[in-house]
Amino acid sequence: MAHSDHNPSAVRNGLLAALPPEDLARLRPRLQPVELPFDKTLFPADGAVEAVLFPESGMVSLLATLDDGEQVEVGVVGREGLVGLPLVLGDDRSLVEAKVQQEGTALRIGAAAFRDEMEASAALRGLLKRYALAFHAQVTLTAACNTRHPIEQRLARWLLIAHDRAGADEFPMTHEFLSVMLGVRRPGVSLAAGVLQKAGLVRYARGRMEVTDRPGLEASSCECYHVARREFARLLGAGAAQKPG
Amino acid sequence: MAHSDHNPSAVRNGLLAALPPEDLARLRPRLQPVELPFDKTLFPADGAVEAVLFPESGMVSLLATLDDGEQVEVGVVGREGLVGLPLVLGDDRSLVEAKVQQEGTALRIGAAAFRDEMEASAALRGLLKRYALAFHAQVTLTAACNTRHPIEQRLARWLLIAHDRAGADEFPMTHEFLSVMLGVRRPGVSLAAGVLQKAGLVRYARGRMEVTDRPGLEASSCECYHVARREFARLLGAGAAQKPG
DNA sequence: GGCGGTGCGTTCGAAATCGAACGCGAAGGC
DNA sequence: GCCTTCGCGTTCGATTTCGAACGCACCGCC
Repeated sequence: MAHSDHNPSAVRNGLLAALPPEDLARLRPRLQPVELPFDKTLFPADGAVEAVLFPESGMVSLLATLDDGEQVEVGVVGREGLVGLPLVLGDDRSLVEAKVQQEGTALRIGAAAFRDEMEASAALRGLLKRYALAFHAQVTLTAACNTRHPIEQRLARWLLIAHDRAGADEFPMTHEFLSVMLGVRRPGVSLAAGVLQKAGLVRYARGRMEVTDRPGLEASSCECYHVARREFARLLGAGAAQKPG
Repeated sequence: MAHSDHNPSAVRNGLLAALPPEDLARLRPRLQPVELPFDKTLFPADGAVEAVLFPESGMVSLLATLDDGEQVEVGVVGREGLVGLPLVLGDDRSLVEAKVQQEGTALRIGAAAFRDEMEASAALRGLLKRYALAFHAQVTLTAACNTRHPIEQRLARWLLIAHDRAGADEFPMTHEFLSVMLGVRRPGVSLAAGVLQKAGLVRYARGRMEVTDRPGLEASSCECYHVARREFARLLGAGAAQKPG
């Protein structure tokens, strides 16, 4: 990614980068660059999905809303994927909310145009079906992980995921956000984060998190992180699998 | 379903029933009836998926295996769906294990033949993409549900799901199995099940569970059951959505 | 330079769940 | 009819997590 920063026309989204040149060339004119401002809701829970977004940077969370109004993170999308999976699978509504957790940019294509492109390109269809499967695997692992793994391991996992998306060792991340992502109380995060910090794996202050020992953090995480990453690599190729978490 | 029992040629699988007659007619000769014996592993975790199964009765669990070897239920398939989602999305391996939890029968089609049929039928492709989305929603809800809901509500939810698949008020179901499905200890199930029994909602003994107050059980369940069911109905139509849970 | 909001450390009692064990009774095999 | 196995009730202490609260330090704002 380092050299692509100097070339504004380079493809920074992993899925787009995995497309054959001719398919990408056809798709490209219909993609519009958009900002992903922090905390923006891209589409609400139970709402319409009007476009597909291919993030080039930043991080988007998918949040399920429960009966009591509480939200739980069920998946994450960065530049390895896309936001708007229902459109890939022939629907135009989403059960979950999509919300920007790290600011960034994305390439946007409206629902109708996207449908056209899906019909026109077998490569696009094949790629996005595999992405749907990889994302499904991520959610599946999250379901198991949330059930069986203690807070500290899950925290390490999400920090790795966020670290991958951030493109830097330091990135904005409050305990409050992490508590929603993990589906636990905020003090639970503070406790677990304190352990990781004392172990020298991370450092944090006032909404900024810094990963200081990535290998150590990986060792502290449950295997769910690595399994999901391996699955992405298998399905989308080593090239497309840009640290999916 | 009552009258179709008398007609062996009737379509009892919800997905197949939702196909246009001509698409079903083409698919049908390639479907072979198979048994789903209790406890059989249809495909192992991390193993190859050699066929798609359309259950006509019974219940199949999808289980994620964690690092410690423990398994957690992440999804369920009955006659409303299919087993072998990776083949629908262009892959031939599965991260999760598929295991029969209630015996039954299914219609089977090999991977290669299934691929042919997918290419030949736009209706089949559209239907199964929507099923993939509905199943994805089920797993998503399970992830949130496992994180935030207490055992008793989750137990009620799984009993409703099992009740739907069983086609009878009484069906085989041990606490041991339920503990795996919920990802909790077995005594936790015994405790929660005892509460439901004392409340007059269920009755059980030696591996047989009987639902005695379905509306009461629905009231005791978290909303995840109803949300998933609604999502199935929305995506697959009221006809196809045969009590998906 | 005061002031309010935010992010975080910390505490506490209560509740849920764990993890392991023991016993009992019914079902099924011999 | 005996015996093993299985399914379940139950107990116990330990651990985790909850849920709510308080206080403090830092930042941005005026």
